[in-house]
Amino acid sequence: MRSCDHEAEHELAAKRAMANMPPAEEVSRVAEMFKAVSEPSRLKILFALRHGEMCVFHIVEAVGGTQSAVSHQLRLLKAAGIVKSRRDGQTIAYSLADEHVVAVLELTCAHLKCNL
Amino acid sequence: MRSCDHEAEHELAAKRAMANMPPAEEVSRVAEMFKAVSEPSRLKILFALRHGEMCVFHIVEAVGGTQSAVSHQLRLLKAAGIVKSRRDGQTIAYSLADEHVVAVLELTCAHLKCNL
DNA sequence: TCAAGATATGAATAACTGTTCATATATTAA
DNA sequence: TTAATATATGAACAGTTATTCATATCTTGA
Repeated sequence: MRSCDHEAEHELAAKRAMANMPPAEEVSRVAEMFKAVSEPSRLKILFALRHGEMCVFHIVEAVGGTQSAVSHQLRLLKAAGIVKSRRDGQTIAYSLADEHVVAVLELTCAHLKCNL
Repeated sequence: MRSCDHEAEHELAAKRAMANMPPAEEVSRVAEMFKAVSEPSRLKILFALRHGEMCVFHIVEAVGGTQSAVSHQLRLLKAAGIVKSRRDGQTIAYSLADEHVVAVLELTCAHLKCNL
């Protein structure tokens, strides 16, 4: 393999890319964030939570699946900092962690030309 | 399992969530898009391509790894509609598909408070 | 304290995914 | 056409992950 030496622009871009590549740990964090929202079951939970805070029972009602599966996914979403929870008596209410999540979802849907 | 019946707001949110849940096929498309950018090796390729179009050789140079691995990842990114390619003589030049990709990356970094 | 409901979690299994290795295809120069 | 370079790809293996099942924890009301 050899460089396409007649393409100086590519060479320059590569050099800048190397110089500006975020450290591995930062790349990992961004990847983790995206991974959290890259599974249909978790994504449905986020779509559901856009309509407001909900306890686990209602999330299960909204997205389908078993209580156990939803609970496992909620744990991952919470660990990724995408949702937050608060105890409310006997139930635990989940909600989106902040407005960035909604913005990313909407931008992605715009990219895909979805009607979100 | 029983509903937390004293929380009418949650009940309402659940009903709206069900009524507005995108069809499964649309959820899948969004998930696919996120999955494409949820692996560190693919993410590094995108970070690299922010600095301009590059052929495979230079991408390998910028992100590390083997030519085969990078080529496989480029195929996935292209299938997801995140990068595009054009033949340029003996090499094939890759670039980001559109500005939505950059916007999503920047928004996510803002969420994580990265210095992208 | 006891019972019942709501949520969380550990283990196990099945499905998926990233990398490597070897090889194939495509383009250019001679 | 042949040689050389650039890129793509199929198969296989290893590591990861989503779900299920059973059970544990936590909270409230009696």
